Amino acid sequence: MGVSYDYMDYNGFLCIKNIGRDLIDLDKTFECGQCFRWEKLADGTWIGVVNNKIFMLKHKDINGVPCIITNSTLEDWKNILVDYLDLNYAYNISIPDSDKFAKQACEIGKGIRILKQDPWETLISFIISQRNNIPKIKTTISKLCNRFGDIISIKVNGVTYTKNTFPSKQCISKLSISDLDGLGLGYRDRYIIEAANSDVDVYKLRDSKVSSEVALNILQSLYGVGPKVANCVALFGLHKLDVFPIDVWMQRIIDQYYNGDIDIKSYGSLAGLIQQYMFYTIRFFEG
DNA sequence: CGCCAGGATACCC
DNA sequence: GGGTATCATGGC
Repeated sequence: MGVSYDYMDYNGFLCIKNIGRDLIDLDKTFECGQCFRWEKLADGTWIGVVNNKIFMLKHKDINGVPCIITNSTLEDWKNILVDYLDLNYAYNISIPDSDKFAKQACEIGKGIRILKQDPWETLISFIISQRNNIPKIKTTISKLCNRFGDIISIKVNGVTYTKNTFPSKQCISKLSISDLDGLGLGYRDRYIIEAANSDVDVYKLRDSKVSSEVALNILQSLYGVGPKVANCVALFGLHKLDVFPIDVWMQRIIDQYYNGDIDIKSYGSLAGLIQQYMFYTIRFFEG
């Protein structure tokens, strides 16, 4: 069940060997709509913040062997990134042959990993996402981090890269609504303030191992968090892979390919992954 | 310019 | 229970 990796040095960087795009496709994983803060540099390197540290990841074929090059130490790769990228195991999906759209989506979306994102960042990010488009969501979250997050930087090959951490719950709990003016949050500003002052602790919720149903109910007790946002937080922040967020794009799929009635239970414990394959398919291949 | 966006809420019947 | 007006903002 467990996946092991081989390593080597590549010009002073950690190189993970034999890790191809079928297992993890960085472009699909970071562009599929589950996260909003990873950035692709001109040379194809992805740069992002995990556990308040800056990490860089890049696909590179070396002598025909698919590899990933990273600035991470081996220790951080094993302790942080493997978990964050959900690389401890391979996804084992079974779709009925009759479900042609889902089977096609699994092929198109192959390589997407469901990230184990920070639950608090995920909650606020998807509160912001409601009734917004993806470019706007990214801009707004970036402004929020730039105003209230801590500045962190790394130096790689003589070049300094600077990012901001995502502002913590404690940080935002000290703010008032007017402190959020100018970020483009619109009516969602008070939802964020309320969440920061709520007793709901999404970290404890993640670690408590409660059922998805219970987690969804607790998340929806937050003001401004309805079924869709709760499902996204559960999937991307609590790693509840059986939930199935339905937004306007997924509803179009359901109406167009499933006559308005989809059998989510037929997708089993990886329904959320299949949902993400479908979302990626309609947003980036047919949309 | 108008339409739409990874929706939720309050209020109606 | 189900249907709908309203909610800010900006990308396109």
